Amino acid sequence: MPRIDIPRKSIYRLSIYQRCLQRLRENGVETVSSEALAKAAGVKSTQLRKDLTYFGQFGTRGLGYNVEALSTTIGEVLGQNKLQPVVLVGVGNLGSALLRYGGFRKEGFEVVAAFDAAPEGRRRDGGPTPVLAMAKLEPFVRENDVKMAILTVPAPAAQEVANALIHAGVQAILNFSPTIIDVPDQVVVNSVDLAVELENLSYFIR
Amino acid sequence: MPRIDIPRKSIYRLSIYQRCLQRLRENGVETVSSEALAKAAGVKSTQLRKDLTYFGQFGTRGLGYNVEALSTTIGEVLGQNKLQPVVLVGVGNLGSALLRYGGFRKEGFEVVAAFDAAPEGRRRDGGPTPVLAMAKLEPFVRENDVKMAILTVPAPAAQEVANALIHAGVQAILNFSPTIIDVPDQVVVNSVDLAVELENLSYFIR
DNA sequence: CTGTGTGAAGGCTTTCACAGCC
DNA sequence: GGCTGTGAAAGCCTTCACACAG
Repeated sequence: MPRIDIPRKSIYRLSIYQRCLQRLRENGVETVSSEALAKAAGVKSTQLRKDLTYFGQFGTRGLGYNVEALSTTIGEVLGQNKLQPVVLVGVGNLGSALLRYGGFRKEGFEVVAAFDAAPEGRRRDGGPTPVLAMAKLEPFVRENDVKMAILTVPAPAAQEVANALIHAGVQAILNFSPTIIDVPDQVVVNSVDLAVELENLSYFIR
Repeated sequence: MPRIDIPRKSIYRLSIYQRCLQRLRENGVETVSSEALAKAAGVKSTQLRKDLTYFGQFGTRGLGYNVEALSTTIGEVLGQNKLQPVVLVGVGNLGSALLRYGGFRKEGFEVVAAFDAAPEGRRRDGGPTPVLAMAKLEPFVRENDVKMAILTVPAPAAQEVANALIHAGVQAILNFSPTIIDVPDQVVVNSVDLAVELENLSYFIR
């Protein structure tokens, strides 16, 4: 499967299709047209079909897509089929909220450990995920072959922590710190910056 | 100032430039070249210059940009110059973390009130922001002329709450609920979907 | 006749190349 | 000489139009 040449935006949309398919499946729907699925996902039907053709042909002409089969295929493409271990670094407000949230597991992710500069002070919320000292970060990632990390540390610490994560073998980082982090080409970073999102919205209110 | 025709991505980048400029300002830097600022923001210098020309000419050839002046201009473009009131709906894990976070104010936003279906049960964390019952949402938004909202309710409630917000006059929504919400054309929605971000990353780890 | 798959066209964004100003 | 501003070119993504399968 060609991991390059497929628009990044298509990959994003696959996740959205996947969520819609899961909902359809829960409702016992067996078949869906590109028109209907696209509407649920908030895109045009031609775009949905184009996105899918990057990975093969899954539909039946005149009928539509089999919900179960398409969902399975997308899951394979996205690598959802085995539980993916994730570490979270930075157990402040946002970090602890994400730990408590726990809704990742349904999507194929498990936060196996969290790390913080003051690990003892953070245990209070009594969640099941262990909160460990930063010194244990690199060995833990290495020993457990963790490939993904969620970064919720303050901006000044972000680059340093990212370096440590990458050094230990992490290949993908979801960055909530309000700063740009520099990474080697083979590492992927998605950034979610709350302030940027709000500012962007504020531009659009006249 | 033409509010249309300017790429949405440029607007996003303006926010990022703004953050870099603020940091420069704190460090007492007075002048910055497009090259240097672009590097800090993680983009190419030509793109930075192109982005800025959508709004006018701010640089001095041979010298660069005045940090203070450029920051002020971008602030005006983004509408940051007066404190923007925001409401938050859904005081669960994520919602209460965002309430406690409070770092918006520096960027020109103030969460003036939060709303939840079970407001009494949510007050525990003792933050300064009042948590009110859902019934008070529409009157509050109307009376305080609130234009922006942060949505952190469970997916099944998202559309209904969005409708109420829009009905009361909200023009921009930052949506953290894992679902697509339908809104009229004149309303802007930015969605942040944690699971989608993680899934997208997981595609890229081979 | 319904609905998918897809080459081609169109539109949008980024990058280039260089003119222009300090 | 250094660095910005910008039309033109390139690249990327979306949309169209329609062939084709059930």
